[in-house]
Amino acid sequence: MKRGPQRSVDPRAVLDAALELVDGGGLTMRALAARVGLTPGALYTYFPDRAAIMNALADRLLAEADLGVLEDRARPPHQRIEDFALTLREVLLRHPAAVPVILGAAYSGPVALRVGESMLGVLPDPRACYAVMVYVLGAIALEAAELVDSGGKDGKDGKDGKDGKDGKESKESKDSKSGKDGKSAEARGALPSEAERIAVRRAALVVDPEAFPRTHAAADAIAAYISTDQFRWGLRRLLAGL
Amino acid sequence: MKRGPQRSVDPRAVLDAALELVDGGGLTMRALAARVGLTPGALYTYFPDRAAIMNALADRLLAEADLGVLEDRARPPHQRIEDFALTLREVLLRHPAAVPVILGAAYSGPVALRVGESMLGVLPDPRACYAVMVYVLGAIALEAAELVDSGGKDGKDGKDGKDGKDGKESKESKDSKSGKDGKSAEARGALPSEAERIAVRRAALVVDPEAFPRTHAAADAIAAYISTDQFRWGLRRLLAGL
DNA sequence: ACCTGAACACCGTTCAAGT
DNA sequence: ACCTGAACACCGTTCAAGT
Repeated sequence: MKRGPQRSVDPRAVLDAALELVDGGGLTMRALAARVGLTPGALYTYFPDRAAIMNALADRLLAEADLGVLEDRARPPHQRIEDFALTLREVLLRHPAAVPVILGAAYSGPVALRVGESMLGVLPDPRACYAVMVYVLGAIALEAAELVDSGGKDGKDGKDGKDGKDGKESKESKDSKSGKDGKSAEARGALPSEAERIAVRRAALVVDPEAFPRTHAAADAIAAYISTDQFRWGLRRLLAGL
Repeated sequence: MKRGPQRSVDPRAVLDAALELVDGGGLTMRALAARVGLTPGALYTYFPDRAAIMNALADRLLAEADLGVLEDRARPPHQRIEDFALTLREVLLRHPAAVPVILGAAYSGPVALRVGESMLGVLPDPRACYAVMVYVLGAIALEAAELVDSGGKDGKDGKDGKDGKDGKESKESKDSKSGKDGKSAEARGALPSEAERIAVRRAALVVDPEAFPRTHAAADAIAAYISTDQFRWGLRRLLAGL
């Protein structure tokens, strides 16, 4: 009972490849076509345009978070929210480059509707629901933004420095682009552990103690902004206030 | 005591033009160069790359929010937070297309440092500070995302239709690009009022009452997610929990 | 130092033509 | 219906050459 697929590739395989490319730092119609063995133009038989692919991707990622925990009547309400938020964060932080799209599609997608409906089941006040969504998505977005331009290979943004004083800026680290097969983006693997990322943030956090005394004093806590503990702490505070 | 500017345009004017282009839906090195009367290549004398322009823009916008209210010892602490958050939201929602960049530059910029230092002055616990930042930036990001792809003129996404059946597609509505003055993008003006935007959201919120009973019942409140009242309500709840 | 002109290496999208 | 090949109208960035 196959629904008459006379296409040469499964649409879901296209989405799989697209997600890999997004994770790799650059989704391109041309690269995507090459990945699935098609011509760029043929992709427009599968999706109307690039934005449609991104939206489909956002919905798929949202669907990966376990809605079950949100509806598990065995746990106390606030725990259900917290558990779901933690799994959502985990899923999305595995694909940080896709997070901005999710922010944009937060309301619209079909899965987003289901999540909203479930949340209203545990938090009946819609204002409270939205406050939680704002906190959860805001925290994820902030963390993802940091992951994407520090851990993200060579996407398209400027690298580490911010003024070109050092001198050496071109000619290097630019060779991995010209190939047509585009298989070079698989050295990604596991991103650094939370402890490592906090340590890196701590080391980078050098401020003038005269000009920024409080920031200087709080440097350890600030470095740990991206921690799971901080995420949970803030969420619990918010839930306590609702 | 001019600092020896032998450039033909003020760097701040370049940033002004860049902001206008971002607001208009599409910042392009070529368009920016044309706006300020330069060649694309000449821009690289002012900024190392496009990302640097975006970061400078983010910092400038952050600086527009009134830091004074955050340090006004006359008001109670939570009020200072709330007032600052409201002005920041107002500033950023005037430039929704620039908001994603601000999410990315939230930690790094010099102005961001100052904001953080001031916030620690009123909310001494850094975890509380970050929770507030997460909520405020998250809410702004969610609202901006909706503004940018519903109100955003004709940036680079498909226009109204999505299939080119009408026939007439080239040759027209494309004349405003080749000119060198590029003044065509000033029909922007005032975006719709909050009440109007809520009404539009409410009208678009049609869900199956059987499948999504709670969403259906809460439709009015959901449409008002983007309201200043909702923003303030959630912020107050969070502050209450801290 | 700043700028131009021209190029390089890309993009997303469209479309006649084939099957 | 699906796909190819080729084109169109763009991109950001670099760089020799001029001043």
